[in-house]
Order: sequence, then structure tokens, then C-alpha cells
Amino acid sequence: MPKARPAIPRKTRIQTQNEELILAAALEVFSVHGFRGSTVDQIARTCGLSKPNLLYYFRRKEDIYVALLEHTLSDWLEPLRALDAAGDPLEELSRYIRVKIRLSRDNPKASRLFANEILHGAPMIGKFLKGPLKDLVDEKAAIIAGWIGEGRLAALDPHHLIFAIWATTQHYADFDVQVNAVLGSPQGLMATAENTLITLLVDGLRPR
Amino acid sequence: MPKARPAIPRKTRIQTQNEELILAAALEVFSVHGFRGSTVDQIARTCGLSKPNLLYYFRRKEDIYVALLEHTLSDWLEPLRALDAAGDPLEELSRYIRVKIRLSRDNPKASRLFANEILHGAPMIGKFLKGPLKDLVDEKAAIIAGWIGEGRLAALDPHHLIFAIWATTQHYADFDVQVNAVLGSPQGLMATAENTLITLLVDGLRPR
DNA sequence: TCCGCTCTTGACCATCTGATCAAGAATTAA
DNA sequence: TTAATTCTTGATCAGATGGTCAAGAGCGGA
Repeated sequence: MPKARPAIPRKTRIQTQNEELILAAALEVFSVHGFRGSTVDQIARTCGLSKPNLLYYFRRKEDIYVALLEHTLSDWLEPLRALDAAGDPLEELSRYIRVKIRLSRDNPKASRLFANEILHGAPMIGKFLKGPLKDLVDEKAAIIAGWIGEGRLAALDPHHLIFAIWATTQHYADFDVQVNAVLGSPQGLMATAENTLITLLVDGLRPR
Repeated sequence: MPKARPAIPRKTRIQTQNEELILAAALEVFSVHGFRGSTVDQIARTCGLSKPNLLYYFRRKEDIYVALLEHTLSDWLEPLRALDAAGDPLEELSRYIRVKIRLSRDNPKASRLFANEILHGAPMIGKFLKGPLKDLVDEKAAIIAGWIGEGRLAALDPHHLIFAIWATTQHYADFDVQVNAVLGSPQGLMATAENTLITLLVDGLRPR
């Protein structure tokens, strides 16, 4: 009886290990220089592999980039997914803002990676934006609209409210350099930012 | 008497004309692909000049980029400069938000140009951010702090308030692709965005 | 018209960069 | 141990790209 070759070949220990190494290095490089501004050699050096060796795992530069985007996309949406129709509107949204701003603080590189991709017209994840992302946002916007209908939230366009939350929170990761330049020193930056945003947005959200 | 050669040579008609042509094309190209992602040839083709001819006016690619940034920077700050301590706080800030969002709508390319530059660490305009920009923001933050001290505005960190305004308004230019993907169709987009932001932010700003 | 200066361009160069390949080293399963 | 498979790399290539140069075309003042 011939040995059954698995249709989907199992990954070697070395394979998974090196792929992780490469993706970590790629995040480091792509988040700073963007797709076009990064070189395969740069990524290879960052993770200590030779260029041909790196290209053994990902045949094209673009493959690394796409894999990296897919690898981080779902984490990025998790907080919004958690928005619960059964919860208290202001508490749910406060929590969302808080989680979002902390995600930006703890993982600014992923934020900048997406910012770069979208700023350049989302050539790789355009379909994702129009599909899964739009679906999720529409779903959560409906929840918010429901809250507004019940008079538990100020009457605001739900989609634009979500944009406002995205914009304000990600600003601290994406435009980090500008924020630090203007503030002079980054001391206690994120705590103040968080409080200011919660106060500003949540007070703007109270029903009246 | 020898003819006095002007220390600063006057610009030829052709010179000014072509420089404008080049800067317009450069904005077109740089705002989409960023500095590294754009090629001199692309810019040259966009404005109908040959590559060497373009490089006759700007010797290096970087020179075009810097000239373009300087050319648009001051326009970009004008609305903030107009914030008037003598005016009514809520009206002044409403006006600022409105002007800012319209600027993003009417000149998204400039917005994306800056976004790109800052996202990549502001290698060219770092000094500008720490100098003139910081000075202006500090000055206007002081005005806002004054208003808060008089109890005419909610108690918010002025700097972070300004960041929130920047973030929300520029979002529509910088992440244009994502906004359109999520909304489906861009009809009446900006009007709704403007109303939502004014309502959200200004209500969050009311003193209590 | 004439002359000097500005403007324009085809040809060219050096470098960078994504990608390939063949051949050898390391690993794994039997 | 052995043989098959996976992994690694030096050498190399083709195309893209920023930038140069010399020579000619065009323009404007006298």
C-alpha cells in the first residue's frame, strides 16, 4: 500500500518557525517604509536569513506582504466584533474606544501597516474592505442605530461615528511622529489621550 | 556702467510655468504612491515633459518632493491660525472643524501627501513639526485652555482636542478608499460627515 | 538680425532590487 | 546507516530607476 501523501502537506518545524520569523521582520520593515519602500534584503537582514532563503518561504515580496496583512487583519477587527447590542450603549462604546486606543498603543506597527495600505488605495485588501469589513461595520452600525432609535444615544450617523472612533484612536499610532513633535515629550501621552477622547466622544454621545 | 546682474536671478516665464506644471504633477503622483513609490519618469509623463527636462528644473527627485511640501504646508495650517481668542469658543471650534473637513474634501491629495510623509517618520519635515507647527499648536492650545479656565468649554486637554479634530477631519481624505468601501456609495458623504462631526465634537465640548 | 542665454532631449551610466538556479548542507523517516 | 526530502546560499540576471552629459533647438534683448 503506497504511503498516502497528504493533499495539504504538513508544515515542518523549521518552516513554521521561519515563516513566523519572516512575518515579524516584515512587520518591522513594511510598517516603517511601506510596501514599495521596503526591500526583500532589508527584511532578510532583519530576521537573519539570506535573501534567497527568505524567497524560498515566500516566493514573491508581495506574498510576504499579503500574508502579513491577512495575519493581522482579524485581530484588528476583534474589538468592534465585541460590540454588544445587549449592553449599555455608552458603556459599550466607551469600552470600544478604550480597547481601540490601547490596541494602537500596543501594536502601532500593525496600525501603520494598514494605514499605509489604505492610503495607497488598498491595492491588496480592497476586496476585504468592501466585503467582510463593510459587513461587520454595517452590522454594528445597525446596533448603534437601534440604540439611537430607543433614545439611548444622541442622534448621530452610526457609520460616521465609527469612522470618528477609528480616526481618533488610530491617529496616535499612525501619526505618532507628529504627535510627539507637537507635544514635545511623550510623557503620560496615552493616558491623557484616552481620557480626553472618552470625555469628548462619550459626552457627545449622550442622548438629549 | 556694467549691467547689474540681479543677485537673485529673475525667473523666466517658461521657468515659473514649468515649475508649476511639475509641482501639480508631483502632487498627483506623490499623493498616491508616496515618495519612494513614485518615479521621476511618472511625474515627467504626467506633466508631459521629458525626464531630463524635468530634472533641469529640479535636480533631484527629493527636491521636487520638498518643494511640494513647502508649497502646501502653509495653506494647510491657515485654518488653525484663524482660531480667534476673541470669538465664541464653540463657534470658533465649529468653524475650524467645518473649514478643516472642507479642506480635506477639496484637497485630499495634499492631505494624503502629508499623511504619507508623517507616516514614514516625517524625514523631510521633522523640523517643521517640532518648530513652527508645535509653536502654532501651543499658541492655540493656550487659547483653548483660556476658554476652559473661563468655564466656557468642557475641561479637555487642548492638545488632544486639536489632535481629535485633525484625526476626524483628515480621515476622510487619507482613508478615502476605506470610507467609500464601507459606505458603499459616496453620495452625500461629506455633508453627513460634517454634520456628524460637528454634532459629536461640539456637544462633547459644551461646558457643564 | 545677431548673440548669448535658456531650454530640451536622446543616449547613456551606475546602482538597486526582485527573482532564479544549481549545487551543496542539514534534517528526517525508515 | 541510508536515502529522500527539505533547507540554504553564492552567483547571477533582467529590468527599473535616479541621475548625467553633450549637443542642438528655441527665445529674448539690443
